[in-house]
Amino acid sequence: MNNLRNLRGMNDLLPDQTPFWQKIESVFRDHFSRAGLKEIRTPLLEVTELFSRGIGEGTDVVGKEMYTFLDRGERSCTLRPEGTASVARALIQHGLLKQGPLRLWYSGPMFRYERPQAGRLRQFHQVGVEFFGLSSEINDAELISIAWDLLNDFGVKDLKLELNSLGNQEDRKKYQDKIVNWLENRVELLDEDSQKRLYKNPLRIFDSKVPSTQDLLKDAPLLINSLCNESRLRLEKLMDILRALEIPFSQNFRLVRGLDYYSHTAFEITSNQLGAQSTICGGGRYDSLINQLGGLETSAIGWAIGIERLLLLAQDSFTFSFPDVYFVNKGQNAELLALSITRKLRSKGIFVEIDNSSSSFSKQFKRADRCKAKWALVLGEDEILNNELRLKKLGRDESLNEIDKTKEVLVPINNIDILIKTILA
RNA sequence: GCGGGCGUCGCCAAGUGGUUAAGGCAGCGGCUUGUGGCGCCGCUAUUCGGGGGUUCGAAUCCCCUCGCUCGCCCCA
Repeated sequence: MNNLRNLRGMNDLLPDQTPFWQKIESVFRDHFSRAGLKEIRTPLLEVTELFSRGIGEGTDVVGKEMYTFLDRGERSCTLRPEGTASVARALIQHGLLKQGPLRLWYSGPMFRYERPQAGRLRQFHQVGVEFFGLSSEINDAELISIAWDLLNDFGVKDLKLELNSLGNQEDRKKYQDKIVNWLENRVELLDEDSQKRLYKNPLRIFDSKVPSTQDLLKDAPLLINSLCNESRLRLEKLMDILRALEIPFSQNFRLVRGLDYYSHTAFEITSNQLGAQSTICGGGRYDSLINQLGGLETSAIGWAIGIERLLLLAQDSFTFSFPDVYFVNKGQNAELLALSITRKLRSKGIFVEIDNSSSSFSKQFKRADRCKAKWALVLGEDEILNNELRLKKLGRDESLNEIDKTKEVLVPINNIDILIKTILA
C-alpha cells in the first residue's frame, strides 16, 4: 500500500464511534456543571521544561515517553503528556490562584511516545478534575466522590478504589532513606529494573511486577509507618469521610503514583476488565507542584480518567436514538419541496433523514426501514397532484410479528402543523 | 526499546505449490416504471501489505522490509 496512513498510535475516530465519545463527553460535562466546576483549556504544545520540571526528571513519562521536538525558533517543545502541569502553569501565569480556591476540569488529547496496546495509545484522551487552594480532607473526599459517581453513572462494573498516603515531603524523605538502606542490603535479590531505580526513584520499586521482587518487598518497611502523626491523622480522617459517604475503598500500601509531584493522598480506581491496563482513574494530592513551577505554595489535588479505557468499559451500556422521520421522495418537483419541508420539521426539533437518491420507492423504503426511523414521510408525483403528504408508520407490531402496512395518514401539504403534531404524538 | 501473534475486496473470512483466488456482510442494480423486515437474480480483488529470491509454476516455500495487534517496561 502506497497510501498515506495515520502515525502509529494516533487513531481516527470514525463516524460509528463518535456517538460514544459525544455521549461520554455530555455525561461528564453534566456531572461537572452540577458540581460547580469550571472548564479550563490549555494548549497541546508547551515548552519542554514545563514537564521536565513539573513531572520530574526521574519519571518514565519525562525520561522516555515525551513527544519532543525543536520548533523553527529552536525552542524545545513537547506535546503535553498529561494535563496537570499545563493547568498549573496557566493558573500561575494568569494569577488566578490569588483569587481564591478553584475547582476546575479539563479534557482533551494527551501524547506519550510508547508502543500502543489495548487501552493505550500515543494520542489518547483524558478528562481530569483539579482543585486548588483547598487543603482539608473533605476536599479530597469530594474530588474522589466525583470520579466515583461519574464512573458508576456510566454503568461500569467491578470498580475498585484503592487508597494510600505518600505523606508530606519530610515523611517521604525519611522513608526513602529507610527503604534504600533496607534494599541496599538485598540488592542482589532485586530484578534489574528495580536495581536501576534504587537511587533514581526508589518508591516505584513497589510498582514492580516481578514476582521475586514483590516477594522480597513483603517484608520491607512500609511508607505508611513512616508518616508523621499529622499525615497519619489526615489519612484517617479522609477514610472516615469516605466510609461515611459509603464509598467503598481498600488501602493499598504499595500504591505509589508514578509522577513526582504527589504527596499525601494517592488513589487509583481500577477495573479487572481492561486487559493489562487496569487503571481507569488515577490521582492524588500535589501540594508542592505549584511552588515547584514558580508559584506560591498552594494546596492542590486532582485526578484523570482515560477516556479510551472508559469507553472499553462503558460502551455496551450506551443507547442512541433513531430518526423520527425518513423522507421518501421522488420526482423533480418533489425533491425541492421535500427539502423545504425537511427544514421546517428540523427547525421544530424533529430528527429527519432525507433520501436524495432519486432511486425507486422500493429502495427508499428499504433504507427507511433499515435506519429504524419511526415514520416514513412520502412525497411523489401522486402526492403532489393531490397536494398531500403521506405519513406512514414504520416498524412492526410485535404481537403480529409482521408489518402492519395499514397505518398511513394523509396530510395536506400546506398544513405542516398537523404533520408535526402527528409525528410528535 | 524488547518479546509473541497476524497481514487475501469497505468489513469478516476460505485457500498452505498447479488451469478462471470460495463464501458471508455491507454497497449498487433488478424481480416490484410508486411502497419496508424475508426471498431470488446479477455486478463489485488480473490479485493476495511491499520488495527480492527459489521454482516450469507461489497468496501458498525462503530472505528483507513495512504495518497492525497483544504483552513487557510505565501509565490514564
